[in-house]
Amino acid sequence: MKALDIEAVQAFVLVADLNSFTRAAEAMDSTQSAVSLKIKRLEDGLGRRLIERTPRLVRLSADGAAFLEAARNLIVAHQTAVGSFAVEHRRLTVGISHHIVGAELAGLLKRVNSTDPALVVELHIDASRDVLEAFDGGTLDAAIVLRHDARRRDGEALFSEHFGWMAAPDFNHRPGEPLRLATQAEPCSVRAMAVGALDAAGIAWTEVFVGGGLATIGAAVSAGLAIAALARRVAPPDTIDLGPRLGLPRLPTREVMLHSHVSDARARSALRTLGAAFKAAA
Amino acid sequence: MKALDIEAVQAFVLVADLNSFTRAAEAMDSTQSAVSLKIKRLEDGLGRRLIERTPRLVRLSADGAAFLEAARNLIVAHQTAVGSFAVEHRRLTVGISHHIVGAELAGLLKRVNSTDPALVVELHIDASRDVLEAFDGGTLDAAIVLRHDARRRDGEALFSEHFGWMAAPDFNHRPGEPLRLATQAEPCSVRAMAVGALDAAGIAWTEVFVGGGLATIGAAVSAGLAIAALARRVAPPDTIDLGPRLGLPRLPTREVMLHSHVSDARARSALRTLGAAFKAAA
DNA sequence: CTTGATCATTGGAAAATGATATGAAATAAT
DNA sequence: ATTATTTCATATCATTTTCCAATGATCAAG
Repeated sequence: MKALDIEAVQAFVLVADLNSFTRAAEAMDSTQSAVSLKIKRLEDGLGRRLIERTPRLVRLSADGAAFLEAARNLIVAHQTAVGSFAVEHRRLTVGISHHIVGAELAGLLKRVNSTDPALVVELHIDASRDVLEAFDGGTLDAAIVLRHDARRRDGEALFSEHFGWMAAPDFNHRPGEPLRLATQAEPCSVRAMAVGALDAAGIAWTEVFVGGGLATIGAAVSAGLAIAALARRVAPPDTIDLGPRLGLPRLPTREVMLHSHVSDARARSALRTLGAAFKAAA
Repeated sequence: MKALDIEAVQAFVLVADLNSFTRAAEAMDSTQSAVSLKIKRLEDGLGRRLIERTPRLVRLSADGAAFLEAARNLIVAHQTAVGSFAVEHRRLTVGISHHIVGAELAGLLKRVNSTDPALVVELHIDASRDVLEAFDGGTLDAAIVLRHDARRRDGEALFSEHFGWMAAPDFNHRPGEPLRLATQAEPCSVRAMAVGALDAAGIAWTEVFVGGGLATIGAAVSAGLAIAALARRVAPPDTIDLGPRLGLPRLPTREVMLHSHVSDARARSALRTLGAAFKAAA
């Protein structure tokens, strides 16, 4: 009976979570082929197929689902063992722009935590600009924000965020009246983008709701109170993009950037996991 | 941060338990040099010395002791993961001659169990002859007994058992009177060996205690009631070998043999662990 | 002083590993 | 339809890792 390869088990758990070999490879700072081989060897060693996969679909097999819990426990035990000599808990301070944080955040955090239980992740949700300021000021180890300034060269693009004019399906806009808008409080780059687009198109608007975070704006939009420029990914599920129907200007697609000046290998690995998880959720 | 090698961690735990690289190697069906290298790599990876070792002494360092618990947990998690698909619990039925079972048995069993939690070990303690009969009859998967018949070619010698005429230090033998003997019930090869040696030397004897297992004989001997031919390894600590002082015949040294017809790899591994643990305790 | 037991080390052979490039399959876009 | 794209599988080959066998070193016991 051969011993399991911890990295292979880690790869399996990541693939199960991310439903993608490629993402799992990114999270492990490895390559897709390596992950593919590792999983294959793991399966051969166990004599079971753990993951059903085609280029289009990746999902657990029944055996894989049965193995997953033990696999997670093994990874936790491994991380604990590795962390036996960590005198103090490492801390990773990450700022995230509130435009891109949706309901999936809890799951992502849990995932990062299970990858490295000894690492404390401290999250700050704030406006893009404040997050970037704190990052440049050294308060934050990493920042995940919308690309703000095309000239800025640092950072890595995680994925593209698509914005829409999200509103309840029965949102009623009477032509002639100014568009009833829900926005985040200033300073907010998405707000600037939205009103800029409206002004350029010569469309009148009025702010009827200034929210304090995504949840409040989402509630206002869901309730049919207003329309808002939101990332589709994080908009409430009972809203739709009314932009085309109302003849509103197209909102640009913007990239989500990961900035970091993390030196520690473990923190870097956790960041990779977070980034990959974001991508998979997108 | 590199992933730990499960086999290396297993080697570490075994070395910690057996206080010997060589024994640990036997238990893993590996070589001493492989264990030495694995431990070295493990230490390099963790950046700590886990085991203080000289050719004369093997013991945990402070860091090693701190790491041990996490290491054990990791091994258990690993075995659980590996055993995820074991439909039924494997069972290993072992017979052990009661001459060679001392107080250390509980510890040995625990050790075997932690090496493979999914394996049920069923122990039968009985007279050598009965154990061997059951083994030959197929009732037992393995048998650990004193070498009984030099012609028998199967089995592996674990170590040599040294017998002595064990008695309480104040045991009083009046010359002229027959030697007061405590023995196991028939059939018992050690009893046969003892009375055979006495008869050959022309020493009169009488059975004053016929025990049912080592514990009862040990108690009789400890109490000064009688003298008994016992393996030194398992004799009560408050007894000594009175053979030389009383001019009794030397008892032969006999090898402890491990017989098995186990095909299953996991059961075989558990047997190796048990054998190595016996050796280390000897 | 020799012997025996034990752990460390070395040198070369074997095995495992993984990155690159390519293939295959399935879908989406034109 | 055809092309492009995405994604997982695989072949090749170079690198790294691992292990065994032999030897060395150390120390205690006879």
